[in-house]
Amino acid sequence: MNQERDFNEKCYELLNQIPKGKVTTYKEMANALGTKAWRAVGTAMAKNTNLINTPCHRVVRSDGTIGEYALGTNKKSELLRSEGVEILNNKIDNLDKYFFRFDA
DNA sequence: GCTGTGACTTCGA
DNA sequence: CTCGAAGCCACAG
Repeated sequence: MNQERDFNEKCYELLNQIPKGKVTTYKEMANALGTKAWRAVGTAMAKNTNLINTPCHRVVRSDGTIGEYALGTNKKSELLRSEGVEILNNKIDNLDKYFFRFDA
């Protein structure tokens, strides 16, 4: 049963690569993981085993919307805003500007 | 813009 | 242990 943890760990690693003031999308993460399960990524984060070690609030939807958050969408937007990301109506103002790509 | 379907994992019974 | 349902989504109709 290490595979399930492996999946989550990969997600955590990706999140760790994201600097402050930057955000990424679930699709990009899944792509980096080599899968199409954006849902699984979110689900794994939602069930959350490492919320403290995993800033899932830096992950947003492809549309630039914040999406949902275990602690609340408003909390997520608040956190992102606190990092320097401008949030408009629970949406990233300039996603392309704050979007972080997994170069490696 | 909303609804339905697709893909993958985790949780519950 | 196996089956079924849900989930922080994305894409197409």
